[in-house]
Amino acid sequence: MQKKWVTMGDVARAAGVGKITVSRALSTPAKVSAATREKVAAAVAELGYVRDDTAGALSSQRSRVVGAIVSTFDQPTFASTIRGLSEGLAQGGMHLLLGTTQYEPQTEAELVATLMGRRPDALILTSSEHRPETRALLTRAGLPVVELWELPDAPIFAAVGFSNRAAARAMTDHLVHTGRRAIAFLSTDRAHDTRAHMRAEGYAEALPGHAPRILRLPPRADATGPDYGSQGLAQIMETWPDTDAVVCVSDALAIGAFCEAGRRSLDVPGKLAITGFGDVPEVGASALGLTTIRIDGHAIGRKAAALTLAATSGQPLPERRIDMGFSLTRRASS
Amino acid sequence: MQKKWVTMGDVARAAGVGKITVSRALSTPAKVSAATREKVAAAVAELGYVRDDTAGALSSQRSRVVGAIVSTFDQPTFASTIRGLSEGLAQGGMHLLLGTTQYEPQTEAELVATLMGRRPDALILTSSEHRPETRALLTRAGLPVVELWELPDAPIFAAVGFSNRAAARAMTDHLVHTGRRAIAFLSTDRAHDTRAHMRAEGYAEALPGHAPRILRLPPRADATGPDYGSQGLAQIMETWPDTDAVVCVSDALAIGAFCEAGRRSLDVPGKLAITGFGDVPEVGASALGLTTIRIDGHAIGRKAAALTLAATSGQPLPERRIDMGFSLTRRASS
DNA sequence: CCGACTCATGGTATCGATACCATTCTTGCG
DNA sequence: CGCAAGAATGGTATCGATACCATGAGTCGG
Repeated sequence: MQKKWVTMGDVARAAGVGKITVSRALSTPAKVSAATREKVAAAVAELGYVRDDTAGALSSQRSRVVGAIVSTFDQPTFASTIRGLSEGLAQGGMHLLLGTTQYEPQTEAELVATLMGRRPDALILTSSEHRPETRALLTRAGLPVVELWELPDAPIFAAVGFSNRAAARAMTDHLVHTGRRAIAFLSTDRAHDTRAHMRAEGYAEALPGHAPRILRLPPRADATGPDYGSQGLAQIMETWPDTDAVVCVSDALAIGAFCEAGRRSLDVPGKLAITGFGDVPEVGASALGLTTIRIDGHAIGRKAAALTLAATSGQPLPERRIDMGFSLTRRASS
Repeated sequence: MQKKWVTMGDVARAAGVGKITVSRALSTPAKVSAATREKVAAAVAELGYVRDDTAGALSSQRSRVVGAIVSTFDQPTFASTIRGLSEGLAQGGMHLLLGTTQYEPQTEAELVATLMGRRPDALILTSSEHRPETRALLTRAGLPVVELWELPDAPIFAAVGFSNRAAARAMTDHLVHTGRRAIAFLSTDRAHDTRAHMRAEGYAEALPGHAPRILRLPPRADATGPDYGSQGLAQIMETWPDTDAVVCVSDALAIGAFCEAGRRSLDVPGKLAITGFGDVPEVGASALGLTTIRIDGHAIGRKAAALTLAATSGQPLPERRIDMGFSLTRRASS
């Protein structure tokens, strides 16, 4: 193989010093005299040298890489979490290695395995349901693992999120208190979307004594959030014609439901209240006047990054379950 | 340092073979007899072994990592591009290392340098404006570099995108042909957002002989897309009261403008047409009836992944500038 | 003036894998 | 039966950095 990259040895020769001195000049400049520091800097600039951090990771046993596994990119809220993570980790000199599971535990298991192959210093998971073999792999490695967007009772290592159950419950309570009598819940039906399941439970808890009206639509490859919302509302009004409120599991579904209500000339909020979940500014929830649960995805990402940096630098963590809360934003749709 | 990870040597000992045989059993199973293959598999399972791919990268000089640098996560369309990339690369056994520049060339330069430190097999950039030192670093390394979302005349290596200029021009033409006389253009004012600049140029080209009405709002830390849209429309109607159409540089701005129009009781599309750019289903442009330019961000990501896989496996590329096109979706707002 | 100490620097082993070459053992064919 | 070809396996050097220990020069206090 022909020589492709400039190495530390090349720089050392050009600067007339030992390569270990080059290493120090780059990592811990304080330990090197000003004169050599400058010689090294000149050689680096002249040769266009970029240190090979993977080799450094091998010998120092610290990769400065964090693996992140998210369920999906389709919910735009996750994008802001990734952004927060990426920003926060960059400040600590760490990089983000990314993968998506599409809510498949099998995919998650494979991704965890391939990401571990890169020897990350920590892992971030947006899910708290894991296969036994995944858990085994994670605990065996002894890595800091931060679970996001949920608050499991016993996190593997730490968790940053909020109670999906409490949030859905709060939303349903709000509808009950504003006089709604026949409240339905609309969701996509992914077996391993625990966040959606917790929200459905929160909804049901707020309606003791009532028969819950839960519609779960099977996922289709060609459908996007709003498609499920439209189709779902149609199906709900057919099954339970007296429904006067629909709690949607996400803003995307609520947006679709909103459109369908328009097509059916159902007055919102007069005849029907519609609520969402997420509230990312860029997504038109506010423009449409959608009542929704606001989650600060960016803050979750930043907090997770801070936790990760603390854990990898050996600091003790004050807390393992960090509740970032949620807030109910009431707008015109309820 | 205490021993943390199981190594290939441990597996070899447990299986009673040489470690090179373990390597072959995992990478090229065909070169190993069925009996040893099973012994190795058993040892791997028993010890919970995960191969260290960074060490492998060091000796094979192929990291199977692709670095991606995006301008921002705030435009949800980028999220779908990242999704396409991540999916496509995963199929080729490659991983995605991510960073964001926030439209700062300085940040881009730093990110390119730190990402190169991880010795990626390729780089993906969502921008085609680069600092001279960044270009030098990139060409010196001889890496495949794929630029996304634009179509520069001379890509560093390859580009997958569409003509922002042609798209904005098509939108403006549409407005002219539907009888609009006083068309304004609304954008945020980021010096290095070349996509926005190209769109402004396309807009101006479609109005020969007219004085273009371009409003650029300075970016603020606390503002999101819709905020600029609202504020921008207010300012436009004040500066040019007879404006009867606004071409917004993104859907997020259009959504904000839409709200502001409602607050001012400006009839859309009667008195004022509003158009956007992007059209991600989850964002609700369709629900609001927004006329917009549809870009298939996911397809751009997939295509870029395919190109990257081809380039890293040494295949010749049939094309270096791939135009993924755009389509104008007319809805109620124009 | 000398021992103890700090500061700057270098040498060598090591991290965990793969590349390359060598070796052994089969197998087929003249 | 003998030899060449090929399959399976192993040994050793190597990738490019850092860790650890050693060394030599200069400084300070007794």
